[in-house]
Amino acid sequence: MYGCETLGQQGGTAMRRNEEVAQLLETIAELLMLKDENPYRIRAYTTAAQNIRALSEDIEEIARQGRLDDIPGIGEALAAKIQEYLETGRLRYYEELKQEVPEVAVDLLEVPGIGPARAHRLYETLGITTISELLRAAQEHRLRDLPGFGPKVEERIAREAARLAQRTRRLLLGVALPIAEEVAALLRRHPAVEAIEPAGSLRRMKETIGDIDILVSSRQPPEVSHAFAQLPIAREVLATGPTRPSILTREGLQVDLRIVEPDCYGAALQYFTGSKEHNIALRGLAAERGWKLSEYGLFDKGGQRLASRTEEEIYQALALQWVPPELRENRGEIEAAREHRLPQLVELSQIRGDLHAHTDWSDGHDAPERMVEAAIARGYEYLAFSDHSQSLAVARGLSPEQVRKQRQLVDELNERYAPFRVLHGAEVNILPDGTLDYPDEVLELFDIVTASIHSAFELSRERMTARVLRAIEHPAVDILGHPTGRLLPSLPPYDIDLEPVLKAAAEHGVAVEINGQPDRLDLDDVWSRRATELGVPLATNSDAHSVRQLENMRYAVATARRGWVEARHVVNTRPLPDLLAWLKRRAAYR
DNA sequence: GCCGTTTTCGGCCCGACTGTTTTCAGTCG
Repeated sequence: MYGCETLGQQGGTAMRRNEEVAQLLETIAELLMLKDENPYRIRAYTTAAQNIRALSEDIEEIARQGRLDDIPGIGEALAAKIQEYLETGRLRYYEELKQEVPEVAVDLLEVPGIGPARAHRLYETLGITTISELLRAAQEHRLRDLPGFGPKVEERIAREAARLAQRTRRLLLGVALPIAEEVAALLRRHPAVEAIEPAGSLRRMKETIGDIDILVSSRQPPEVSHAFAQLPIAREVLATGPTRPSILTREGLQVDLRIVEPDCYGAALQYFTGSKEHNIALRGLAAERGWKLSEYGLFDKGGQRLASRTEEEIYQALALQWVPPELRENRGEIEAAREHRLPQLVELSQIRGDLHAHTDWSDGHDAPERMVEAAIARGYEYLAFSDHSQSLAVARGLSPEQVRKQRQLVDELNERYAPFRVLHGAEVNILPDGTLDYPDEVLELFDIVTASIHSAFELSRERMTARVLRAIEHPAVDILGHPTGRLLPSLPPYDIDLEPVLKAAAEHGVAVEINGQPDRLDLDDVWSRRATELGVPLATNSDAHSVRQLENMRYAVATARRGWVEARHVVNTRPLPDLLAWLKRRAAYR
């Protein structure tokens, strides 16, 4: 949580301001939940926050022009509150709310089984505001006599609160997806399974995943459920019902299966893919026509089923383009689908090469030859070696002498594997002052240079931003690598103002990386979208440190897709001659 | 708190499940 005081001092760019306001509104929504306020009022705050996040315009600019209530979901009252906050850095309504409701108590809402009503009762009657207080109260049986509680609820709360104290964080997409795909592949062979697909945030390719949800279409649910429980991957069976069985995998991850009739598979897939916000908006659209949308289908006023077998039918019946799952976040995709202007999202099959891979010359595990052969096997036309630069000792960064030797090897490999092209590159450290980790005469040897930060993460926002801007301006730099340095799920981005960085990249024709390492995904989806708006070339890269990790490209592409990125935005969708022309154009500065 | 060629007031997404209930509130996805 945060206070308005700190928020007000941050200032910063358009997008950052928008994010600030969105977070403030979301916090207010949580406090209103604790007060057990009218749910629709609460939703008004969360939708307003969402819509502000989806803006590509600076909210301060909108406010200055008095157009705040043009933003969907923002009316007179919210416009006034936002105005007050932007002008004064404070919001009195929020401060009053904090007097009434202890802000720490929002943690209670995280406990499964506790919603607005019970959370409100807990702190109002027992003064409970933290999970540990809750756990103690449950263990001492002080909850069971409260209205709306009972022995069962108390027992569940004790269990969940204890679990929450030592819970595993959200899973990385790159961990969850392979497991879900393994389960799906095993079950797909079963004769009773007609269709099977991961759903939920996994299908939307969110960077982290709460639960693994897999949807099955079958006419014989009990048999599928049984087969699921028998899977060798299952360490423990948590639930065995005919429609919602659940297991714990060897890795200790929970996988929930949902089995539905083939007749409503499309409706169920749409429903279980979410996001919640997308679905709410979609149902609103159905409601405008007097129709109803549920996991069983789209129904007209008389209860007649209009669509349910496939997702396409459902979107079509609502006069929408089918929306790719990665876009289903209610960030403008429904409007775009209505106007038939959804983006042509970049696809993995359009990727012609990987511009960021390490070999065993620095901290990679595999020899250059093996990396090349694997890239060829993936159908690529080119691969850049981008081993670390000299100062990164922990990763055995290459000395200028080694760089020259590696150049010779690259030339040999290019003869041997022609027409495949190895690009001799490097991932060059951006030093704290913004200079690069090789002298210019070494930088000139490379076909392609990616500049990244691997040290001095603690610089102030101003110095960090200036550091990266200086690197972008260096004529040798072709790509800015993992631009925020975040590591999921816990290491936040270093303090950098990305807006001017992206603008400078657009100006200098420097590509910005979408790094596909599952714990990076950096740029993220939101900033990738912003980059396309600013005309920044993007590079989806694996940052592979082994043959196997070339597979990370799929996560880079998935993140790009979530950011509305099209093939034309991505330099490594270009055929080799076009890519070389782009690199040459950069080299002309040198 | 928002929104409107059915409405400026009365709606606001939907269904299942659970446990607390004696007809339904609360939570979840």
